[in-house]
Amino acid sequence: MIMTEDKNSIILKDIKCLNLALTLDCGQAFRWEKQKDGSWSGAAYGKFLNIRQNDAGDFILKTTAADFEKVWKHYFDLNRDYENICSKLKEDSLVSSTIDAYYGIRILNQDPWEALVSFVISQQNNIKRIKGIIKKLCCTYGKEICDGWYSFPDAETLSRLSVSDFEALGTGYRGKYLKKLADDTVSGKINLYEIKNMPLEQARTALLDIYGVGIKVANCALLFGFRFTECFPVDVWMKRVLDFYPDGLPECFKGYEGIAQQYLFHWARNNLK
DNA sequence: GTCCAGGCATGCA
DNA sequence: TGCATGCATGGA
Repeated sequence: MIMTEDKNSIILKDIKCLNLALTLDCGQAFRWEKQKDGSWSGAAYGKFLNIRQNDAGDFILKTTAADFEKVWKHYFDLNRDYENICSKLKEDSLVSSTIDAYYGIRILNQDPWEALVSFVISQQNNIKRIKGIIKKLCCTYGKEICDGWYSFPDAETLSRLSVSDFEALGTGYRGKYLKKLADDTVSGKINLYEIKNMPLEQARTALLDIYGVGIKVANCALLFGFRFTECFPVDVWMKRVLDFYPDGLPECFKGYEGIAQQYLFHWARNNLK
């Protein structure tokens, strides 16, 4: 990766394995929107970003070098060797063909709080609705960080809402989960910073202890918000995929089950049922 | 009208 | 430990 600064933007050359549409719109993050010019706009960690890829394959990020170093380099996990990981995963024939078809999916490093709240909302829900609910949540209770773009509201802010305030966003029966999650985070009963520093099994146990968080939501939060790439969330789509692995997951997934999972998830949504 | 979606809590055996 | 059931909402 080579980073150069331009006026109001930075340019990244020589980035391997990053397809913006596949990565930003594959159901791991819910706040990215494709713009009319083909670029993508979104927000994370309280910062707005617009990103696009030019004809030469370089990425143009409308941000400062400081914010790139502080937020986006880690968010896009640019120090991880995805080429190497993908070639290992391709020892499995199904994943091999899905990586060929959808090369460039990365697992983003999202903020733990945002990931956890988002995946509590996601349960028994579809991606289009999830995005709508989260957009409304941010626009109503986030801070404006750039015209029309809002931060993801913090626990303090959300703890001031009532269950019916959450329900008014369209969260349905998940409103009571969100209310308690926000309250318990503010009180310190839930400490995501501590969980982030725990080993996997301990972190998973802590998440499963949260009202409204089961194994699927816990694994999504761990994979997308807590950097545990070995987590393998199984939802209704992945249950269909598992029929192709009657003997369990292949050895070549080891350590990167979550990355294999995201390719298979995308494949399943496009090809099964 | 029915079925479904990045499921979970609850009750019961 | 495992299984059945109810749950909000909106699009297909």
